[in-house]
Parts: sequence; structure tokens; C-alpha cells
Amino acid sequence: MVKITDVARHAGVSPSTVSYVLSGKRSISAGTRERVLASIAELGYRPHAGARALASSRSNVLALVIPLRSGIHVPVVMQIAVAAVTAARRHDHDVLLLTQEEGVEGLRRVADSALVDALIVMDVQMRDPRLPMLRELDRPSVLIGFPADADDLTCIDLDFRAAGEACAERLAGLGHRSIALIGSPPEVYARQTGYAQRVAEGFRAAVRRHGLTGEVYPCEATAEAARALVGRLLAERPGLTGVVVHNEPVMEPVVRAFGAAGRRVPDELSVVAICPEDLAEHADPPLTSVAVPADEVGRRSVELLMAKLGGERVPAATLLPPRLTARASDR
Amino acid sequence: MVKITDVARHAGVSPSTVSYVLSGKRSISAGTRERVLASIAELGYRPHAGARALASSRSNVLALVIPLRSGIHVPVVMQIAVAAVTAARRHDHDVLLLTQEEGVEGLRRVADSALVDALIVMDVQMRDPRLPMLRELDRPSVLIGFPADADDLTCIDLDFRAAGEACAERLAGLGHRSIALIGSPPEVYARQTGYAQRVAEGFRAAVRRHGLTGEVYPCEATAEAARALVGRLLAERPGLTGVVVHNEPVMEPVVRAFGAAGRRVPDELSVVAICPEDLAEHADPPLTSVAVPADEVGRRSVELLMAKLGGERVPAATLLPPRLTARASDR
DNA sequence: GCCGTGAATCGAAGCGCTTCGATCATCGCC
DNA sequence: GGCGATGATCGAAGCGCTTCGATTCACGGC
Repeated sequence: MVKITDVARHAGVSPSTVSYVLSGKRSISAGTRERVLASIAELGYRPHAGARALASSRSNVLALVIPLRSGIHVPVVMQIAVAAVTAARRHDHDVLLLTQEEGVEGLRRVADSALVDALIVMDVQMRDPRLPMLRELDRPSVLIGFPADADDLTCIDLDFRAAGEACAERLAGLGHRSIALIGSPPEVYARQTGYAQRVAEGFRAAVRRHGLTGEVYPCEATAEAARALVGRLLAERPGLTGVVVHNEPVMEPVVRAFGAAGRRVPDELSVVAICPEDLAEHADPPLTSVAVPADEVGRRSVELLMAKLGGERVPAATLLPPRLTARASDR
Repeated sequence: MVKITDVARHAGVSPSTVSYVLSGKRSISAGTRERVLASIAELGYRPHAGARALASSRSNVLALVIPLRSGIHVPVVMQIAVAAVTAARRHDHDVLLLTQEEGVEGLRRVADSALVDALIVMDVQMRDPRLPMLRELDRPSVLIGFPADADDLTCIDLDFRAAGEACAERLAGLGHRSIALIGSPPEVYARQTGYAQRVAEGFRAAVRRHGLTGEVYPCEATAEAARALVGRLLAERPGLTGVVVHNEPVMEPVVRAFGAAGRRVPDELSVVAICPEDLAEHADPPLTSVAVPADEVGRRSVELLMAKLGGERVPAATLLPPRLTARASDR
């Protein structure tokens, strides 16, 4: 293994000079910098991560806690994770993967052992047991999702309330009077996951404001459940002309089931989805949708953490505004 | 921050004794051990990860490289990742997440900087550019997937050839004479991803052995593509009575499309899938399938690495035998 | 009663890096 | 022409842990 003293000797400088070349924390003459960098390249030197962490009390690693629960759409989680890793690398950091299962204790472990400098926690619940721990930790964190009592914690997410609202508004604007929201699986509402409730709230608010008929229907994330629900809607809500779907695995089966019952999309039924952009684009027909900006959530979580690590103050709440893209599923 | 000297003082022993209590590398009297453990608990001591890594030249972190490519089923990747993290924790290790994007250079970086002790590389291609690097690295690695030239590298995966064979065998055993394999998207074959080719090989071998009619049909991972392909099969292969599907997003649309064309599953068409167990179970009808054992792959990758880190010799190839579970989609 | 042996513990060195103060040369300025 | 500033570099301390002798003590065998 080649170490900093090897580089120093090879370049004819002291180890501290090599360190300063690498960190840029003191000025170094151009000539010396060149020589040192050349030696580093020639010898293939990589600073020892542990030694660096020990001396600088910075590990350059972020923790990312991913959810394991049912009812959440796995590709979105993955997309956030990949975006976070990519963003972290741009800031010369790496990402340590933790599962929900590790719980509160896991957060304390990686923080107290100085394994990580900061934490990103996904799928935060309204009353999340991890919040007290995150508050008392000496390391910065960012929550993806909004708990009931966020106050001093830094949170980020799509503004799901506004998203639900925007979808209902869209249908109202197109003249629909009887609409429905096909939402997350019942267990997601049951465990007080903020985003599902907020979509429903926003939806209901717009329904009220426009004097529409509109209900919220939770739905299991299976094609079968989707078909069953569509059957029920056809029976109970004969005048239904517009549907908002916020449940990825169910979107295509819903469109198909309505079609099979003679309610073709978009001619006899308008559909608006809340889902990742690519899913809406590649659907048949392409769906008018509010994008779930997973990439942006992942990337900005990291950027918030970097700012905090740099001593900057950041806004406590980052609510990404919904962007609705009109496609071929409504009229 | 509480450190080992604090614990030592509190327990009335030397730091080295605390260290030996924790590592178990030397014998410690029961009384001393008790006292030290009590002090650790009382003070809430956590060894500093960086210091430990520096002194012991072990970081207790594994790298996991996940794929980003299209055509691979995201939930399987996630399942492997979660299983790997869970298994790693059981062995007191953590997992660092890397993306394919980091490439060969990323592997060298985390290995040479001693950030990780060992590596797991997913989605290995037949001729994978990362192989030479992995060979010359001084750290152990495990590949998920089999490259063309694996020789000294440790690899693990489902035996996809045997899986393809088992599915065709199953249909042959039920008396079907004209069958098809609906496979991965064309780009997956094009980039020489071993598993897709191996399923096809196994399928063809069984077809030949039983004198069946059987072809392989790549298929994009969209419902639309599935319906188009089913249309084509109905036209080109009127005598078709059995189908093997190895393409998760397409399974349900295929069953539906055949059903819509009057070829109900299982009465007029038998379907056998290669997919994760839960997907097959929750399909409608539940599908006879060979399980893709993502959990086991993740878990055993970690166990192989742990064995290697412990100096044990491990088999170069671990081919998990396919397990076919009969359900309601064939007869 | 002495010695060898093994168990239990300690002290000190050292892992590879960062960082702080000190040193020394250079420079512009009054 | 001397002086404070500024820039460039060095040396040494120290980050918190593991590990390698060395030391001490108790005990059994002869």
C-alpha cells in the first residue's frame, strides 16, 4: 500500500504538504502542486479512508435508510437511492445502505461510531419513532417525507397535497363533475404515511371547491384488486367520468379494466396519474400525470446535507411543487 | 464522544483489556468482562469506526455494486440488496452502495482506499470490463452472475440454464408439444447478459430432447409489447399450448391477452414463469413458476465473502438449483 | 520448595492521516 | 532600509483504536 509519506518522499516535500495539496486548505505553489499531483498519479496513491476519518473526524459517508414496507413502490425507492448515490459522489461522498429494520438503534450506531457524517431517512411516518433520535444526534439529517411534527427537522418531498389538488383541478377544468381517487393500499393509510393522506386531502379540497362529486378509494397494489375496484366503481358510480390514480402497479390494469367495460380512455373516461414520469410516458395511452420526482428528491436530499455539513442554514421544509404534464389519457 | 480510555478508566482496567473484551481475541476473566461490558453500556460507548479501521486494517464494510441498466427487474435488485444488507449486519458488517456508473475506477477507489473489505458485484456480463480489476484487487469479491471466463472468480446465481430446462420439461411432462419462451427484452440479449441466454439455452435443450416445437421470443418489458407479441404468437403459432415467461412486467399482460383472445389460462393455455416467488403467488391465476431466489442470492453472496475474509476457501461457482412450484396456471 | 505453564492483564508502539504552530523567504511600503 | 504582511513549507502532535510483547500470579508436578 502506498501512503502519504511515500508520495511526499517521491515529490520531495513533507507529508503535510501533500495533505494540503489534496485538501486545498492552504495555499501551495503551482510548481509544488504539479509535482505532488504527478507523484500521486505515478504511485497510484489513495488516502486511507479510515486514517482520514480518524484524523479529520469526517468519514465522507452518508447513511441512507430505505423502507422495507409493503405498499410502497420499489422502483421509486431505487430511483431515489441511485440519485442520492450519484449526487453524493459528485460531492466526494459515499453512501451506506441501511434498512428500516435496523430501526432507531441502527441510526445511533452509525452516527455514534462516526461511520457516517450525516443521514437521509426515507419513508418517514406521521409519528415516526426515529424522530427523537434524529433530533438529539449531533449529525445532520434529512427526512424524505413530512412527519406530523417536523419543526426543527429538515424535510423534503413532493408536495403531495398540491399534487392531489392539481389532479382534481385538471379534471374539473376539463368539465368533469363526478370523479374518484384510486389511492394507495389500505395499509398505507392505516399506518399514517403522510403522502397518501395528503394526496387525499388535496383531492378532497379541490372537489369541494369545485362542487364536484368525488371519493377516495384505497386499492391494493395488484391487477386483481384493480379490476375488482373498477367493477365496484362501474356499479356504484355510473356517472363517473374522471379518475385520479396514485398507485403505480394499478394504473395499467385500471385503464384496461375500464376499457374492457366499454369505458375507453380518454374518450369515455379521463385518467390522471401521480407516478414517475417514465411510467406515465410509456403507458398505453400515455397518461396525463403529475410526476413523482424521485431523482430530484434523492439529489436534493444530498445537497441539503452537504449544505448542512458545510455549516449553512437550510430551509426546514422543501416541498417540491407538482408539475402536471398533459398526455393522451384525458379530455 | 466517549472513547475506549473512558471505558477503561470507568471499569478500572487498561484500554487494551477493553479492546480484548470487545474482540474476544484474548481470554478475559468473567468478572472483568462483566465490569467492562457494564461500563460500555453505562457510558454508551461505540468504537470509532475510522480508528478501528486504521488500527485493524478492517473496515467491516462491504461494497455492493448495483446495476442501472434497462431491462432488469428493479424489485429483484432491491431484494438482493436488502438481503445482502441484512446478512451483512448479522456478521457485523455494513454495506456501501455503488452504482454501475462508477465503473472499474469506482471499484479500485473503494478497495484501494480501504473503505471496504470486500465487494459484491451484481449483473455481471459475459465479458465484463470489471473482471480484470477484480482479479488483481487484493480484496475478495463475489459476482452475482456468471461471466464467460469465470475461472478463479467466485460467482453465484440461480442456475438459469436448468431453470429454462425445468420449465420446458414441465410443459413437456404435461403433454404439450408446441411451446414458446417469452424472454427478456432484446437489448438484454444484445449486451450478452448471461442469464437471458442461459434460460434460452436450457429451454432449447429440453425442446430438442423431447422433440417439441419451441421458439424463443424476446419481449420488451411493457404491457403493450406483451399484447403485440401475443397477437403475433396467435397468428404464427396456432397450435401453441404452452408458454414459459421470463420477464416479470409482462407476465400478467400475457395471461390477460391470451385470455382476451379466448385462450384461457390454464384451460386452453399453460403458463410457467421464472420470477420471484411472491409475484407468482399473487398473480391471477397463481402461476406455476421457478423462483428467482433473490433473497438467497443476496444472503449467500455475503456469506461467501465472510468465508473468504475469514481465510476459508470457497467454491468458485455456486449455481442455485431451480425449484419449480406447481400452481394454477398449467395443466 | 522450585520451576514451568497458562491465564489475565498492562503498557507502548503504531496504523496513516490532518492540522496547528512555527519558520523562512519574499515583497510592498513608508 | 527596516518592518509587518503574506505566501509556502515543514515538523510534530494527536485522532482512537488494535496488537504485540512483557509482566504478574496461581497452580500442579516432581
